Amino acid sequence: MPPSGSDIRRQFIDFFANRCDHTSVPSSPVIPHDDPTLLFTNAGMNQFKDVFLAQGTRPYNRAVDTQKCIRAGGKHNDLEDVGRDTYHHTFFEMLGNWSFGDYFKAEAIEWAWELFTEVWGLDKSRLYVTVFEGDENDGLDADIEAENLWKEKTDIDPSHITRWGRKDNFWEMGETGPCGPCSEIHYDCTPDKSGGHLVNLDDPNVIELWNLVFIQFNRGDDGKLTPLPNQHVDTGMGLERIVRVLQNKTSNYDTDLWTPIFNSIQEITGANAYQGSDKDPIDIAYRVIADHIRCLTVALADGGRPGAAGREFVLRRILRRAARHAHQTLGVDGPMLYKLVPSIVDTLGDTFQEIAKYSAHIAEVIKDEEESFLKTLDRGLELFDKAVINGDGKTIDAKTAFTLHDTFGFPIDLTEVMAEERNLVVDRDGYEKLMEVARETSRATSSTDQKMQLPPDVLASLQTLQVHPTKDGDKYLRRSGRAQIKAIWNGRELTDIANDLCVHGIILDHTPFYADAGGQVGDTGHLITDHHTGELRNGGSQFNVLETHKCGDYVLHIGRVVNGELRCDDQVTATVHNGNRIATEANHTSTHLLNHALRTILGEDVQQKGSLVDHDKLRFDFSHTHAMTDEEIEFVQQLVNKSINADSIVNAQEVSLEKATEIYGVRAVFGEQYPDPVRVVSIGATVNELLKNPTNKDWYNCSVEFCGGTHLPSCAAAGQFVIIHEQSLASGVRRILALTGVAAEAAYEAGGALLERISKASKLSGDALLQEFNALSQLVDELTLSQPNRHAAKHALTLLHEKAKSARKKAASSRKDGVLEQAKIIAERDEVIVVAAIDGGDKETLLSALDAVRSKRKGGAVMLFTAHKDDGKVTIVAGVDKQLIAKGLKAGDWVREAAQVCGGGGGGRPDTAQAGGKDPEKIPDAMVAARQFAEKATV
RNA sequence: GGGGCAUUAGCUCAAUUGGGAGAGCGCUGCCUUUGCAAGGCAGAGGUUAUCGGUUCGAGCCCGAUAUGCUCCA
Repeated sequence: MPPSGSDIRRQFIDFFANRCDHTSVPSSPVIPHDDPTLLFTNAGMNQFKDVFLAQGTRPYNRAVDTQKCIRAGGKHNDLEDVGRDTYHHTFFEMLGNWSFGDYFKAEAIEWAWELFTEVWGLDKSRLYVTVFEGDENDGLDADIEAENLWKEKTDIDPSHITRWGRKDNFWEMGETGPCGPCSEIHYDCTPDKSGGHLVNLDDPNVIELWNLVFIQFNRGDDGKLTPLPNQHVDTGMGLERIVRVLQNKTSNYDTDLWTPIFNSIQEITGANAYQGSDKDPIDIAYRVIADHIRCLTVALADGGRPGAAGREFVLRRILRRAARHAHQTLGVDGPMLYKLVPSIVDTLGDTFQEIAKYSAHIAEVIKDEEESFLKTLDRGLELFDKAVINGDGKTIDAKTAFTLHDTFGFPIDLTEVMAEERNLVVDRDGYEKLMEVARETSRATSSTDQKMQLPPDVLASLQTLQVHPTKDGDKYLRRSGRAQIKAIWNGRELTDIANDLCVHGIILDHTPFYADAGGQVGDTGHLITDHHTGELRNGGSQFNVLETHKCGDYVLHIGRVVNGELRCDDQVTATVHNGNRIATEANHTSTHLLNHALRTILGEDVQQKGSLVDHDKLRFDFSHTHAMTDEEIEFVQQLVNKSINADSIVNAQEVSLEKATEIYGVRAVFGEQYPDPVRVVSIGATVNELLKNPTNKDWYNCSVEFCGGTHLPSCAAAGQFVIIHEQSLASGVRRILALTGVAAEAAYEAGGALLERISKASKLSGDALLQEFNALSQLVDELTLSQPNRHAAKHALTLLHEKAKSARKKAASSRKDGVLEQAKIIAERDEVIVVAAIDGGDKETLLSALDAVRSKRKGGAVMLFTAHKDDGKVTIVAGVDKQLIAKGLKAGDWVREAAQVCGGGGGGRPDTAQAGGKDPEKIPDAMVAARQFAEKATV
């Protein structure tokens, strides 16, 4: 009975902890929270990087661990190899023992050999060792020291020691920094032990098991190596590989680290059992799915999530690759990957308890993401298949690849994998060109605003002209103030005077205007000069400010002169449009309340993704995986309105970034760079209160944000808050549109009134009901209502619809009865060619009447007319039996002939045709013409 | 902010150059069967997302809107 994967992991750690006096330390998370340069933790040394850089220390100098690693999407990317071979993984465990300035080569080599040969009893004749051969450019000799230690300290066959160059046996952390030679132990799995010559050749049968890195140099900025005062040991052994060897398998996937996952896949999908073939699509799917779900589960447990950019996008791609295999290769209909999470908990949950702890959340996130991709997957696959059939047999065209990406969310690498399965390649160049075009148009059209901007050279000349940055501290305080004009920009150049109707930008020495920033629009208002200009008698010159933007450190007041003229150095009174400003502040303050309420109702996954605040609405984008229910929206509205009704105080203060970040529950936009000191806006407690005890968990109940915008002094002025829309913006991102103040009240009242009217309408019947239903259906779409109200109204309307439908049906069926009654009488006529008019028919009933007549008058030709009273139109239908068609009377021709008389046209098949006209008075003439035409044709 | 795609019965989807909106599953009733599984027969169920335009005639063509999905910025 070979040891299990868990046994092997434990034996490794126990060996170093007990036999060699190492401290056993936990794995760091795979999502590196403090290293933005790194996509995922991809090596055991990541968590000790600071020690090697001499920037940090640990309370121990020998450590042993198993590190969770993900290699996908970054510099080390094994994603492309997963599935097609038997030993690459996106997620794997790296077993390692570490010396921080403690033991060095001798102990590392001796212990490695002891563990391999004595504890685990590996066959010595299968073990090969590599050492560094030296490098002239770096002035380094071969690592004779390590080579000799292997010979002295172990009983390895000396012919199994080989020397290799920098690529294989010299380890560097980056361009500069700690580095050193390494020594690797390889294992020959070939049945006849013939693999010695395959070392380092990427052969699946001769694999590297353990890398011992001896960090002894530092590479400086000049590229030169200097010996380190403290020498370190960093070793890494892939758990999956050593388990494969110790369990005597030919593939990592045949070990007990994987078989439970495979069993689970088989159970859930009902697919054929895993056979271990390299090429079989089903076996590839098993490996891809098992690998990817393992990776995702681990990443999600450490706080990762699928998304649109960076490491989040890598996780999304991994999930979509797996989902596509599950759906296409294994034929599973609904989401299924999430059902595999328990099998990951079974295999890894004991070692990494965060996986077990968060398994429910992980499964939910995976299921959501699967469901959203499944919505486009089928149609994307269909498009792909078409491209294969219509293609040239060698490539997938760029347009298809682009559409798959743009419309159906197939990452390009997924399309490439699918192409490769069919021995095709994707026209990647063409795809990139299309992407570039899309990006260009997106960029070009997104700035159609043509905001007036100061070009860099103008900003520079302003500085040389000694125009100081605009002081805008007053924007929070007063809404008007005295100022001096320092510069005037006419869109092309700096001038001294603004006196025409062109749009100008005015720079003042200081200003109460708020410039567009942080999602809050810039102020509007006016500037009025002190002096009388020219022949104007009443007051000073006036300049209306339509927008306010910040350019560099200058605040640009953009607008037009409406009276007189403005000159540089003029003294002006700058007045902000109070109504707009207050309405905007109400919306901004409500945005903070909304942000906070969303977190309270929906949970921690709500992160702000964008925000727009102007005087008539507020818009808030946030991460959330599903649509909010009406109930959730109601709760959020209630919470916000509660703060408004309580008239909570809004307080703002600048605080050092370090202190501000300590406040419990503070909301900051992820990835945003904040200034230091940062402005903290809090609602429900003053900033001073927060700072007295920043870690108090009560602050979670207050809205606390980093924000440079302007706000109400207290909440009551917002009046009321109503959410009018909640919709999807992008995958995993929702958008809320909301109103405050008068607009919110109007929406609220309109909702109540509409619902009442609908409930009254349910008492109506017949035509009145139909009419009211139509009016109400239109109203629901036209009115500005809160989203829950709109939904409630729509729901009530569908119930009303049921009633209206039966009324309409009754009318229709009685009309139809009347028409058929007439048809019966017409059918009694003893004619071969029947031409008749019917009252009160429409196209449907006329066709039924036609059938009725024809069934009685077999072998004949029938044409029926009806006039519509309401719109003054004519409908004609005609049917001709086979015998007469053979004689040359085709229904299509016939009916067209008749319709032309009534001012219309028509057509159809030889046996049945429809036509229409606009001239009911001509029906008698048309009937005559039709009869003549038919008689002539059938002679 | 700018694109792309989708929307037809409760569900999954069809519908030839624009010419009488269908299928499967599900539902209801009846029949067959001792009962079940199942089978047979019949039936109900549609504002083809909404509004407008073109046309004699629109599920289909055009334009807006709504909702959902998706990508770019």
